[in-house]
Amino acid sequence: MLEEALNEINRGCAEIIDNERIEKLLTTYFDEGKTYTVKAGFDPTAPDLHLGHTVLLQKLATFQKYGARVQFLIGDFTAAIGDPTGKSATRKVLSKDEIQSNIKSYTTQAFKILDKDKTDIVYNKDWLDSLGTVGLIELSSTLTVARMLERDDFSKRYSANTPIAVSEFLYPLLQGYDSVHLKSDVEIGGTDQKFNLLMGRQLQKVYETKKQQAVLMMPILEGLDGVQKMSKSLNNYIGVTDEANDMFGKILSISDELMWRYFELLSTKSITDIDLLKSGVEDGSIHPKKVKEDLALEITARYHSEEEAQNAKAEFEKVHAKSQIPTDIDEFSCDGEVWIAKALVDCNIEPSTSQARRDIKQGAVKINQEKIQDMQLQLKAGEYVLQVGKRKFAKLRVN
RNA sequence: GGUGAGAUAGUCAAGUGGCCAACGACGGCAGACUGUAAAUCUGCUCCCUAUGGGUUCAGAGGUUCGACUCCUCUUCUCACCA
Repeated sequence: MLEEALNEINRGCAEIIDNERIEKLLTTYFDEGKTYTVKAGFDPTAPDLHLGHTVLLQKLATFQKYGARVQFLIGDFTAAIGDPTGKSATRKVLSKDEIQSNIKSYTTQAFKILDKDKTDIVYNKDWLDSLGTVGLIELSSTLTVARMLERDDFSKRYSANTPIAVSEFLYPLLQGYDSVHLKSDVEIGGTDQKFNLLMGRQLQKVYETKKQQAVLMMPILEGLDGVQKMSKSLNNYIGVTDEANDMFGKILSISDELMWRYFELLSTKSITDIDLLKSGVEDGSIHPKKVKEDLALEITARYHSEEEAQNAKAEFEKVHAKSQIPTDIDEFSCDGEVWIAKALVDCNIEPSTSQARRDIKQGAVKINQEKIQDMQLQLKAGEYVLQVGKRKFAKLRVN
């Protein structure tokens, strides 16, 4: 039992610091039924979860299975500073209401994966607000600038002459202080969080919490492009609230190479099963597309239902293999004759009439499955199915 | 506080008075080929019913027939010195 638990927890991890601590925690849980705490921090600025986040959540769920209480930390205080990613030096400040509604949708999504009864939602504003200037200075005196600059993205930005705000130094410190306050036993996060996660250990030592948290890092899930991490701002994500059709389609559009990565981090299939598939593809006995479809089915079913996943698959076949028109497409209507370019913009499948013209010129625009060339075309009364490229559809009724 | 350098489209980055809606790279979109994969090839990539017009090169003024390019001020960044 203990061994099984340890294997499950180790599965897919990028790095574990202080694995002995985890072993001890699990041992006492199995021997004495004593629970322990696992902390994970979440940023309330992005209310929509995508599959990248679920890598962490699934790991937390595993911990819950083996006696952990999850400290689901909402970084409502630290969000105001912004984690130094270098991308968004200035963050827009969210209003209380925005944060509240973000958190709400965040947690409802998270509880699709996590056990609600074994989760404590905590807000770091609750203790960081009262830290005060003195506390903050005390906190910041525990670390040197040189040490701070060891953090990879700081040193990169520093040598690349991109600005670093002093406030950004505070982010890791405050995140670490969260661990001091919560007396966390384990903290998990992405590999990109390594510095911040270790800060928790460091500060727990300085503040003499007696015990230092174990740190478990999950790899960052690549987005659809297979290169950059999955994120909403890069628009390469699969959201857990995505429609079944979208979800299925997006998974099928990833590269074969990336598919294995998704298997490793998102599938519930065992490692041996995955290896079997892999060798099957290598010796040509299994078509890679079939394997990818199975992955897409599994994931789509998890966030929707088996039935919806099957429907999505059928729909996909229909649209792409047989190049028919999808079942559900957005409908629009307008009065009088419409110029085709304008119509495409109005139906939200082209950003501007200039772009629409270019696409028409290139033969990317179809009306009722027929390619069109005439960019002066006027649509008379009737119903049309407009299409741009392979995946943008709209139905337009001209009155 | 002082001195110097810099700010150009989604990103990086050329352009130092007209040939500039602005080289190039990446990204993105589309076409061909496919398995809506990868790789490859091709075209496009500010807006506008367009062989034309409009608005752009941090912001505000100015010089000039004409400014991304020159001058002044402002904002922001970086480096060195303190």
